[in-house]
Amino acid sequence: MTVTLKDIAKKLNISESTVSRALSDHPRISRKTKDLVRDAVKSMNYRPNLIAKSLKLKKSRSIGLIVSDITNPYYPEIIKGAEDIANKNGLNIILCNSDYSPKKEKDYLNILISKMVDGVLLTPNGNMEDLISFFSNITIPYVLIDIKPLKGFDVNCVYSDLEYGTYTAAKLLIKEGHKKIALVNGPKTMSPCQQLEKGFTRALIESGIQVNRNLIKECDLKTEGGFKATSEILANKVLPTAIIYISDKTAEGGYEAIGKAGMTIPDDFSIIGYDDIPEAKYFSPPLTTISQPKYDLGAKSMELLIGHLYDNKDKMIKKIRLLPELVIRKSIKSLA
Amino acid sequence: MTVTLKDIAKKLNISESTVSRALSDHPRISRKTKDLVRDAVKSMNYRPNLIAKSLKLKKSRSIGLIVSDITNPYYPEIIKGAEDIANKNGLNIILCNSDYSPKKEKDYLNILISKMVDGVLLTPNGNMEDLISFFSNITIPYVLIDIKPLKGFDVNCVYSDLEYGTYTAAKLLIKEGHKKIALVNGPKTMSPCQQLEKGFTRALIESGIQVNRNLIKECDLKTEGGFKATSEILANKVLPTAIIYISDKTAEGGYEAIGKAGMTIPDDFSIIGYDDIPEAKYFSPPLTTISQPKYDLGAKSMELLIGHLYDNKDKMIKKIRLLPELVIRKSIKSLA
DNA sequence: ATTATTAGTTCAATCGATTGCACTTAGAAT
DNA sequence: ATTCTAAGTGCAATCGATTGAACTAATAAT
Repeated sequence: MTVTLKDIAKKLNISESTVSRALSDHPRISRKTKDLVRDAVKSMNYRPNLIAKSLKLKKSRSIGLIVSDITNPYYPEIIKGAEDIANKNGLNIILCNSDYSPKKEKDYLNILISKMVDGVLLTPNGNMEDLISFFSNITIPYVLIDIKPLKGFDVNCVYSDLEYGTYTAAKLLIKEGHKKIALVNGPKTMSPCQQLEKGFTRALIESGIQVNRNLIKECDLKTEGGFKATSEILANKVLPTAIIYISDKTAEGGYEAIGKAGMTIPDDFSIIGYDDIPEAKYFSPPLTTISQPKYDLGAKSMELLIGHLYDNKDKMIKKIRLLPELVIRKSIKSLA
Repeated sequence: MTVTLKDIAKKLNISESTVSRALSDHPRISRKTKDLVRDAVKSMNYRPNLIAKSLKLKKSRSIGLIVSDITNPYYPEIIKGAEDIANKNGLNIILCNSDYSPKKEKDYLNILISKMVDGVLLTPNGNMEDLISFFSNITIPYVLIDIKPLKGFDVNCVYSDLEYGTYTAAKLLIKEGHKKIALVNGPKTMSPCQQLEKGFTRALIESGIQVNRNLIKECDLKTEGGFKATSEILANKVLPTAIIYISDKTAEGGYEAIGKAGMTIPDDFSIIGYDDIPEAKYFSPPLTTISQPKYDLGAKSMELLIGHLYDNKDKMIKKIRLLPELVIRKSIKSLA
């Protein structure tokens, strides 16, 4: 049925090993034999069996990629970045969707290992300690994507510096003359949210502006959360002139609350979101927001992994920091 | 390093074959032995090597999925649908991005075959004859996604009935009292565009409305194309009261052209798009559009493939038709 | 007591490719 | 003529799991 090395060897009356060596351009095989083999490969429509090769070499040239939710517009760009780099290096990606479930994440990890992937890229969910201890029981190179590395854990990771995002956002607003700036953050128990607040307050303090705790609200991460938090802010005696949101989704809620209160953006409030979801530019007015370096998160993490796998570079644990970028649209106004 | 069947056999002083059979719950292995094996598997942290298994069984339980562009919001839902079904059946997906290139498509196909995938799902690009002849040289089950099947080719496919989309869209407009309806279509050389027009004219004719060729425009598939075609329509002596677009992107161009001409939606024109991209609901006014059954395209095609692969169902070529669905928002007005 | 039966297990070949080592042959060196 | 060298190729083991056929031992049937 399928053509194997053996068939070619038989046809040319040489041994399998010679065919194999001819195909990998071994120096001890004569030009003539190599040509014969090449021709036979073509005419017989031979395709190497990479499964057999993987078994023998203990390298599959496949990389596992586990993402939390492919339908979240956040991830496809990451996948694309990883895929492009993999492709350039002759690697394939086995894609898995963890649905944010740490259990599914581990299940997939087990399968991937059984399928002999050479390494794994992963956007982690749930408890980091669990994950790291899971990895400590197996020996497979891995890189974590998009998490602020926990202190004390030596893991390869590529992350977006969330703090930097809110820092530059606040800085921009200050430059434009804003002094009363509010932050709509997520639950403070979440480590990323702590980062966000840190960047925010650092910018204020650096500019000599006092941090007003009344202007920092927690909310849950959906649109309604943003609506509620914003309504609370609007009920304050002193109103801010600008609001930074933890995500574009919550900013959307902010738009609604402000509209409902009969005020307008950016005249009454300047707004900055986070994420740059595709819809953001269709908000009315189009939302100024902090864009995550999604493509690079995927691309750089794959590069890091490949470096550890196949290259002879130093294999030190690396934590790669990427920077979010401000995308300026129409939702902020200069007071200067 | 890694634990194999052999290691377990050695430890328990039984043969590899017994271990293997115990693991697959073979009836001729005693309860006692099975228990011993299970315990050893746990304590030794054994993971089956699926690569070796694949080689022996000539079944990898991996499915290749080649999509045109993962960053196009059209595809992630398809992938998700396919992934969910695969997951339910203990299958993994090897994801490839063809970048709309028929060459890359074929390259990936070759690699996937070499990696012994059990079957392939594919959103085809370029010439169908080429693709089908490529497949005729290899023997791997495959299902095509999202293409109106060419007559004369016997291929498994799951497609969205484009014609039905424009048909229902036109029907709706007619029901709402519209009689002069324009269609902004893509290049008529493309088979999908022919389908679209067919559904459109069928709806009109069925309702006794004469088809006015001046109200059918071709454009290229980007926003600017929609802008240009709409401008042409607006230059007509008799203006339509409604316009159907081949895609939301081109409808976006229509919004711009109409706005520039000082007219409004839906008061001057009722608009229907096609695709339901995430942005559509943020258009102003939110766009009524024809939504593709994306998740089902992925899910059904995976089901079809699996049926052909592992089940003992009949293996007749099947063409599965899915129906797009109207998502009604604010861009149409009733004249009745 | 002898043979048949069956449960439980082992043997050995196999999937397709790779690779260290051994071998052959031809020409070069002595 | 004999030995040495090197080019070119083949042998056979190996990666880890599966499976038909054969084998052993214990029990049942005659």
